[in-house]
Parts: sequence; C-alpha cells; structure tokens
Amino acid sequence: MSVYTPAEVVEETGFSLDTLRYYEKIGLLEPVERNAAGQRRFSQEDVGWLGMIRCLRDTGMPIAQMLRFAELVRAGEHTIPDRIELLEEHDRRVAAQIANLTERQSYIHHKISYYRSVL
Amino acid sequence: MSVYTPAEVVEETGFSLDTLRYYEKIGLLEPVERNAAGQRRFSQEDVGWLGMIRCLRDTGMPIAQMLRFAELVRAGEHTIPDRIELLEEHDRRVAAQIANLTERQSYIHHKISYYRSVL
DNA sequence: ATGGCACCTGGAGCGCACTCCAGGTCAACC
DNA sequence: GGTTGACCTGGAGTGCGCTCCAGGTGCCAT
Repeated sequence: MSVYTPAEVVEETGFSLDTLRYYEKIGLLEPVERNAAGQRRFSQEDVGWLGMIRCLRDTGMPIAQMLRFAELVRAGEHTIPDRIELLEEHDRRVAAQIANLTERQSYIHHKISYYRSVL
Repeated sequence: MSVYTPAEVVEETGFSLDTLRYYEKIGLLEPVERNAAGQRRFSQEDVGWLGMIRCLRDTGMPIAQMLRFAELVRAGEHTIPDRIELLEEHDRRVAAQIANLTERQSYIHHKISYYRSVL
C-alpha cells in the first residue's frame, strides 16, 4: 500500500499543492490521511481519483458537477447507473466542444488563407 | 450600406448587449457609430468583425490577445504577416486543445465501459 | 399626453477556480 | 543547536470576463 507525499502528488498529477488542499477543503477529495506530524500522505486511490478529476476538469466540467460525481462515488455501487448517466452527458458536451472547435478552426484556416492570398 | 441596431447585433452575434458595450469600452470594437439620439448603429463591418471575435473567443483566445489582433488590423495592411503569425500560433493551440479533448474523451469512454461492465 | 420600450452612461458587483500570505510545526542534516 | 526545507492552517486576494444596476433620454403607439 504505497503512499505519496504532497510533493509527489504535485509531480504526478500536475495540480499545485494549493489546489490539492483546496480540493480537499471543498470535499472534492476525501479527507486525506496524515502522518504523525499532521502532514498529508496520499494513497494510491487518492492519486487515481485525482486522475479522474484532471480528466473531468480538463474537459471543462465545473467543480459543482465534479462534486456531484464525487458524492455518487462515495454513496456506493448502487449509484453506478447515475454515474454512467453523468459521464455520458458530459461526454456529449465534450463531443460538442470538439465539433465546435473543429468548425472554428476551419474558419481560422480560411482567414489565414485569405491573408496569404492578399500578400 | 446596411446598419444594425443593438438588438439586431445581439441576435446575429449571440453576444449580450452588455458584452458589446464592454467590447467597445475596452477597444476590442472601434467606437461604434451613433444616430441622432446617441444610440449605436453597427455597420456591416462591425458585425463581420464580431464574427471573428466570436471565433477567437470560442476557441479560447484571451481578450488581451484579441486586443493585440485588433490593433494589428487597425494598423493597416503591412501587419498582415503579423496577423498570419498570430492566427497560426492560435491555430496550433486550438489543435492542441482538440487533441487533448479527444484523448480525455477516450478516458471517459473507458470509464463508462468499465461502469457498464460491473453492472 | 401618457405609457412603454429600447437604448444610454458610469460604476459597482459577481462567479469561478484558484493563488497567495503570514505565521507556525516538525524532522533532518551540518 | 541552528538552519533549512517541506509541510501545516485560516483567511484574504486575484484575474478574467462579463453582468447588473440606478437613473436618465428619446421615440412611438394608444
């Protein structure tokens, strides 16, 4: 059962130490284990969960919804259908984002071509 | 030479009236023409420019950089190479965004599959 | 001429997601 | 035993991009 120091988790997840503390404070992370000196010692599970958080965050999910997802996970196995629903809805938003970006990108390409044509 | 009322521009561009005023105030939009009563009358050109703004904004360009682009446009034809450079750099960021989203999306898909498998 | 509506201004306020700070603890190494 | 460095806490501050508000003007239809 490996544990991680704060510095290791910062390294692994790319979140800042302040962000990790903030996530714990708002309940996005369950209270993290402490050593005798009161310093955080993250579990493998914490780090895995942070990977999920990073994925959701980087795809634009608001914290409020990540909190909802966190609650479902804590509530136990019977919430799996709800979790699927939440992730599928999010997936649709991600797909929409990608489609939108792709469309905008082609506009940018056209603009670049136009600029090249008038040089 | 068609002109547009604020309400029409809101309708066309999807920006709120407050946002349009804000963009004008910070100089993202050049001072808009006014009628005798002091109300804004947007030109075709304004609306076209707002289309560009929407594209850049929706692809995540910060306002500071849009301002820089606006300055280049105002400065005249000789800035076209700079504009191309700016747009190409932005294009690379957009491509990176799309790639990142696509990768994250596959993580979400795996998670959904996993949840389905344990049902 | 009265009411309603679209619009005006300057400036304050907001929501999000952090980020920073002051002051403190503890362990380890020179 | 002194210093360094990683970590702790509660709470204040930040940056971005709007968004809202109060108070006012002018036009138009009833």
